[in-house]
Amino acid sequence: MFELDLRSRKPIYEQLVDKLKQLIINDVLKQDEQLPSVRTLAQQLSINPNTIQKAYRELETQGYIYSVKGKGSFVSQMVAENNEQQIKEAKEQLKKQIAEALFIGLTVNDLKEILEEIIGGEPSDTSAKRE
Amino acid sequence: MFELDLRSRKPIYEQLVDKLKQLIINDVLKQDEQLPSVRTLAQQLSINPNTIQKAYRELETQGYIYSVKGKGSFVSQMVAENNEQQIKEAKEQLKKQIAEALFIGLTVNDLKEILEEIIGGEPSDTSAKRE
DNA sequence: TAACTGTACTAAATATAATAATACAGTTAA
DNA sequence: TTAACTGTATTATTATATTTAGTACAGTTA
Repeated sequence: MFELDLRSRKPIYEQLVDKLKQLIINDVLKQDEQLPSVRTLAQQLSINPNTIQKAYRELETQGYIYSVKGKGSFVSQMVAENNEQQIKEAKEQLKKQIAEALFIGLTVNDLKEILEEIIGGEPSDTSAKRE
Repeated sequence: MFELDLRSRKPIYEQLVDKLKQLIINDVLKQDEQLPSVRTLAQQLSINPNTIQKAYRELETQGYIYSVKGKGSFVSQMVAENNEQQIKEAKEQLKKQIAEALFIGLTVNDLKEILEEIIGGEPSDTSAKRE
């Protein structure tokens, strides 16, 4: 499914969270699609099931997946209405990140290109609203 | 100077690195300005000097400050030419971050506003080049 | 010289991450 | 109903990372 860097200073469960997020965001894992069970994935990645569980719990907390005892864990649909706080934080973090990027040498053009690149692949929701 | 969250899961030295970076990026700490000594800052923040040292060493590695034995630690000027790898990584991370932001509910308009807001405050370097 | 600076090092304490083993409850299909 | 799956919880143990503590040394400055 993907690979982990066991020697990274970044904890395994965090790597898992990040990678699974990416798969969900990029629609590789579709809405309501079932994730591998904690035991299966643990075996595939040669790590402990508890570590998978920790990652799944975090993803559930952040609203990316939902789990049903006895059935499995599934990709949930993101509901923007629930996430005012998350959105606020994401904005703040993005500002910092962009400022840092400019500082280390990215040009405004670089930024515009990145934005174009991403928006090009997105359904144009310029008119989208959050109340 | 700033505050730390000693109860955060994020290590203190990482918090220090992030906060000092922000101060440098936002020009609160000017070029060649002297940072507080490791002992002074440690006392101010009620933490161990070694922790400050670790943060300073990291900032030096990343090119944000330079240290001179016997004199002190100072804000360095960022030289984009040295940072091709950093720039590449920053771009990648920015892409992921933006994709995630859109996923959790930010609109393209939100992004454009953020960009405008930051570019507004920046010296317009749209024409800047890296060879 | 005295009082600063950064830097290095070892040791100990603390916190976090990861593993291991087990157990229990809900689901599903044979 | 049973067997084999699911998620979830718990406890204990090990490993790793972080932080503190104490000390030392070399360069700078007034």
